[in-house]
Amino acid sequence: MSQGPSLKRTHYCGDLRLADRGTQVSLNGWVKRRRDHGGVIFVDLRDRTGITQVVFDPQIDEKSHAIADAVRSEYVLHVSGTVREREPGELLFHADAAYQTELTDGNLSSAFRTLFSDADPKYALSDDIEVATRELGARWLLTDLENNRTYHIANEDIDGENRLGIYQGTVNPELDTGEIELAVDVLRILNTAKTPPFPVEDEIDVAEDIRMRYRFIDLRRPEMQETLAMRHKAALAARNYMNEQGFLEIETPILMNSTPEGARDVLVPSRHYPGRFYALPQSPQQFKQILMMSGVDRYFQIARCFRDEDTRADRQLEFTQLDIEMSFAGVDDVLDVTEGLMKRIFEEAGNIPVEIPFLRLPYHESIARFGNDKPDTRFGMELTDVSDVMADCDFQVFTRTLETGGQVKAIAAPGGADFSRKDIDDLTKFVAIYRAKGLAWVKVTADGFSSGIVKFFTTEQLETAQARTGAKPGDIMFFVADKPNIVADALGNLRLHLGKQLNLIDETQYNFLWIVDYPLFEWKEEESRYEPFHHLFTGCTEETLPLLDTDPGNVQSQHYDLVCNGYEICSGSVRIHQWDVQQKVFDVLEITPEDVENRFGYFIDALAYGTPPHAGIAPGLDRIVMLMRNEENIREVIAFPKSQQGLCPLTHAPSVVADEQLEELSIRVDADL
RNA sequence: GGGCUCGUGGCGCAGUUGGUCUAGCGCGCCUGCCUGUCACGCAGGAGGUCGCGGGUUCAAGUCCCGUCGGGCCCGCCA
Repeated sequence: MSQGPSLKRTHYCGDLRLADRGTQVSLNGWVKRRRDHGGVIFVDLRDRTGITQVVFDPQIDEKSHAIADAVRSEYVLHVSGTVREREPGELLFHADAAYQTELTDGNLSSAFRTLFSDADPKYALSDDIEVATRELGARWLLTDLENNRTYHIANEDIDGENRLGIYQGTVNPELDTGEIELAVDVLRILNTAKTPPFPVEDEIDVAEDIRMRYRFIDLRRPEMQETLAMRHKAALAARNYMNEQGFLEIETPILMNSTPEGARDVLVPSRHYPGRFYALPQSPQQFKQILMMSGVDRYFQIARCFRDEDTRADRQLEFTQLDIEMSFAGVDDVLDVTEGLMKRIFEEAGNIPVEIPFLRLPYHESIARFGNDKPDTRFGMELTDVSDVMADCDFQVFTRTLETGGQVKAIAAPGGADFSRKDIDDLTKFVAIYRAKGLAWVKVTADGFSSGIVKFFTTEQLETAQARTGAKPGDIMFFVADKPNIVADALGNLRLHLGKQLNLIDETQYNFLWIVDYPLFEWKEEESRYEPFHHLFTGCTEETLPLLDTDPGNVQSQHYDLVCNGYEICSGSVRIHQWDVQQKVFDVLEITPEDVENRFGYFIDALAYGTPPHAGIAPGLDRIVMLMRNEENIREVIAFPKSQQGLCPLTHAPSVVADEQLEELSIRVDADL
């Protein structure tokens, strides 16, 4: 077998700097763009680190120049040559040598500046000027950052007179490698490429399905490479941190038992046991608890999780959790470790400073103030209850709702007094999504209150509402009257909607906070029974433990969520470690002993063999990276995400399988294919 | 399960009340010219039957029904 020529590179495309000038280097990369000037050809060569301009000049190497003629976008090249400083371009004008001192202190006089604009108005200098000394007292590089131009300035001897020659610069201030270029003497086209369906660069305006179909091209784009790298760094930081904290990384099965609770399982048929199925883990919940029972003490895993539910912008069918569990630990222990982990990840991978400890907000307070348990606290506009004042107003929409156990709450939108009829109609439609029957509003103006419904209220009632919402003249107050959960949903989402619309959110901020003191159970009206608020194994506080027998609705769990900028990024709890407590939870949930035995028999059994108190948490890696990258879509931070309908746009999974495969699995498909 | 929305050359879009639409624009692509560009420039050129199916009509990219695909959301997501 013959061995091909060397593919070895000496540098990556983002590596070379002025200090490397004169050296002989080799690069591999993709052609970002080719500019053919007839005599000389420029190619921007790209790899995951950056771009280097490579030059094909017949005077350097005729053969390379000839080959470069055929090069097109996304061709794969190997080039060798000499790194050289980008030389001065055309002479623009000469200036008095006296201006030299201005270059030295980088403070240009208006007289000197005028020379530039006189040469051509397009050379008029901005105030954003940088001067770099290339040779002491002899050569300078002047960069106009605002206009993206550079000038080479050289101290020259013209007819025995000392003058400054001002040349058009060829340095590209937008490139890290912009001060150099590679003069190529060896070019090998390693592969050709069809014209890509979209350009490989940032800020492209292309439909997402096109990007997904050609994900291998999309991922070449610098911002995608940056995301991939950041995700890697986040996982690495997490691994290092967890290791330092004494956690062992342990893998748990991907093929496990189906659990009917919670999300739908992704099922895998068993060949050996016809009619039986494995389930992919929704999370390694039971296994991580069993690891605690197994004396592992501290476990973590970067675990893939599967939930067969409909997707959202921040939800995928499969996603990744940093799964954590620790023995002999209570709430504070887990929160401490997690805070350290978040700080480490955000600072190391995202270069985002994080202040710890994080605030802790009780669940009920979060619902009351923000309408949900994942508040975006980067802006105000908090919900406020005005039920008490509105109880005796003349607005029947409010009073009737209050009489039937409902609630009236309000928020104030800054500047909302300018909202048009249509603006408000749109917002009314918006809250209708959350089943709110209407949206009452009152504008606060310099002359008082303004609205069609002002007549139903006393001035005092509206003034109280104004005081509580903090509305100022020029603002608008919105009211929703309904059942508490609808009020919370509608106003909580309206708050977010307006926060975005009115630009109230500081995108540079990262507001972490814990949501704590969740209830253990939720009463399901329709089925008139309790359901776990989170899952079956969540423990409760010692104080409310007795209520398991008497008043399950008021049992307080030891669950906690970590929220950042309106996203739930971690979720966890202290677990039940006592057999009898676990049994009581099953009782409250009316799970029969038979069911318990069938579904959790092994688990209950294990609990009885000396289970240490333990607690855990599971930070969502995808959402963390999403936050660090300031993305609003989870697909942007997953290399190969699925579409909303669960299709892989690249491989077209899921696919039809051969009849023989189905036969082996004893599966008959009841669907038109 | 449901609501909203998008689908026109490779990409991004325009296409009024159905009638010079014999489907237009920008980018990209191809050919030629050009030795300092970096969104190079100049000249010329190719390329789409309007997601798919059916219907209304003298006439459909345009109206109606269905369907497929993408997206956002409600439900769902312990």
